[in-house]
Amino acid sequence: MATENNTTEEQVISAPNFVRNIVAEDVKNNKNGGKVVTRFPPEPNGYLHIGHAKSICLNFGLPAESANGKCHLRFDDTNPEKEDVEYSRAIEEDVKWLGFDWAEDLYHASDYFDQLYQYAVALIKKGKAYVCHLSPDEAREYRGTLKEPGKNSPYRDRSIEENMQLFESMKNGELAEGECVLRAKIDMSSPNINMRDPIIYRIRKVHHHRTGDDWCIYPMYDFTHCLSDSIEGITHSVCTLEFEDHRPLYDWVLDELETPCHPQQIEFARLNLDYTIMSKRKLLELVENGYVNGWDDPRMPTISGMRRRGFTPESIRTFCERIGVTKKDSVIETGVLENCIREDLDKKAPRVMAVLDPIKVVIENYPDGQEEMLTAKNHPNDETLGTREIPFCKEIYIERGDFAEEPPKKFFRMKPGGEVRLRYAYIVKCESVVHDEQGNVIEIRCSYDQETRGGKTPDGRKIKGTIHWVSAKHAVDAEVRLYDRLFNVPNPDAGEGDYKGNLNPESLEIRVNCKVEPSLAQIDAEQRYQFERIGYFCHDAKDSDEGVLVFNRVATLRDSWAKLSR
RNA sequence: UGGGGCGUCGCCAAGCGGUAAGGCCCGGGGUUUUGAUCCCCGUAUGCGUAGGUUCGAAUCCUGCCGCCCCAGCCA
Repeated sequence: MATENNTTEEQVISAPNFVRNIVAEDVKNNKNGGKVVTRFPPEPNGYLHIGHAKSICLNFGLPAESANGKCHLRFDDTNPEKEDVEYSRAIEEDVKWLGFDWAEDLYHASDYFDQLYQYAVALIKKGKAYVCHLSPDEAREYRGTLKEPGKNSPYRDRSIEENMQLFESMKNGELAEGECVLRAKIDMSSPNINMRDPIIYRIRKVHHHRTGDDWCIYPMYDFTHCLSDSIEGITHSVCTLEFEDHRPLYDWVLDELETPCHPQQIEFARLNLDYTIMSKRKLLELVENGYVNGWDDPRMPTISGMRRRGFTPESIRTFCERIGVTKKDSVIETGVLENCIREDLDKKAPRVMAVLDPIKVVIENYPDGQEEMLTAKNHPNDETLGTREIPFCKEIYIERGDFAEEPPKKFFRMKPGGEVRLRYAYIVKCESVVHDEQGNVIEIRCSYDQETRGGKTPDGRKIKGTIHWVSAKHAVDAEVRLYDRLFNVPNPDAGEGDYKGNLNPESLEIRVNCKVEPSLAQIDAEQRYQFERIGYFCHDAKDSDEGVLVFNRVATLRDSWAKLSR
């Protein structure tokens, strides 16, 4: 029997990738009792971007595909100087919006500060950690270089008792910030710099957004992350490539200490998108210096920016699935992302008519004062979206670009003496053109064919062009924001010079005199539409107000005419 | 001779010894009241490169070349 799943269930195509393969193999071998526990570990020091979305989809997707799995959301909040609850709030919102659920499993590395301290003490007692009084400059010298081994710190052989005492003093705030640190005792001549007695605790007499003033020493990432993973029973700790060099340290800490479990760290290549940047630091700079209007500026590659721009969670998930997961550095073309949102919105977005650059058309033989309602489909291929009535009268607006006094070859929009179909309305013929003193077209005069109501041609005549329009009398004013790429070079970080020099000055174009059909006068916040023949647009709830309608362009429609006429 | 990674179509990416999937882009055609969508068709004798092993190699071995990451008391 045919199952209804065939028609109702969305096909989630999960292509194999090396991380999935590892996890699947582990489940098959009943490693970790067949459990799959991952975590998404953001530092609350900025907003999430599309690169994080890749990690989120991977980390939440892996356990979702297994019978016995879950993904934790864990804030990696070990550096209070840069972190803030505002970021935590935004991160939670973004993860949820993307469609993922950590259920009960929301944690903070700071939840483990006590345990982490105890682990550090255990390391000292084992003779595997020591308090080092080298200054930052000295420490750098002792560390050696990429090619030369480092030298042992003169404090390396302090007694366990002395280290215990000193570490205690550090914790009690008796020592000054920067005066000393706690280091793991590993190997100063290791070819892997991360193993040259890495710092695991530093003194920072600053307020932590969660633990307040409880601590004046804070653990470093390498010490914190592996232990947090272990404490939470993580089975697969998936991170990006730059941590590959840290894996020996991740494993060292867990091997030296008695911990609940030893998760497997797996590294994958982070996402790069052309014509944008993915560095949190730089994104923060754009926000702080006003190059963009906040983290949720629709031009930003942030989740909140993309949400405001009008991207759907589904389209972002599709994108993350489509680009794959490998260890190869790559740069994805923005076109792939655009295609994902077009695909999704083509299916879902109701169609509507809007004129972004209006020019008036007067239909001379249409009776003065007459009005009529015409029926328009809300979706050309999906009847379930229904129809709506749109008003028509003697004066309408059409797109300035849909008229050409001197039409190029194959131009089948409105031109002098030519016929064109007004979508869902009538076939009209351009009779004359009105100019101003400068010769600009300020009005177009047409005649209409009464027999073609609804755009039909009872005589079977073929009309190549169909253009959109809005009744001048009934039109609603709107502001429409057209976005282009934030940077005008594929890799803004490449080459000499500051990346900000590559900012695209035309990334935002505001159209204030747009005319949209009256059905848009009352709509839901953040509703997405297709403006027929133009593109996909999203209502901007933040800047719209009583009497002010603002739309953001999500993406244009494909335009083979533009391509042809180039 | 510092260490760690990576190199399959313009951009991604499957493949893991049996004779190069797929997506995006691109080109051609069809349907269409969106020059949209949709639907066909086309696009690597080739897998960084040079050798070797094998009946057979993108897949195994060796050398070479190229690219990325690491010297924060950041994550």
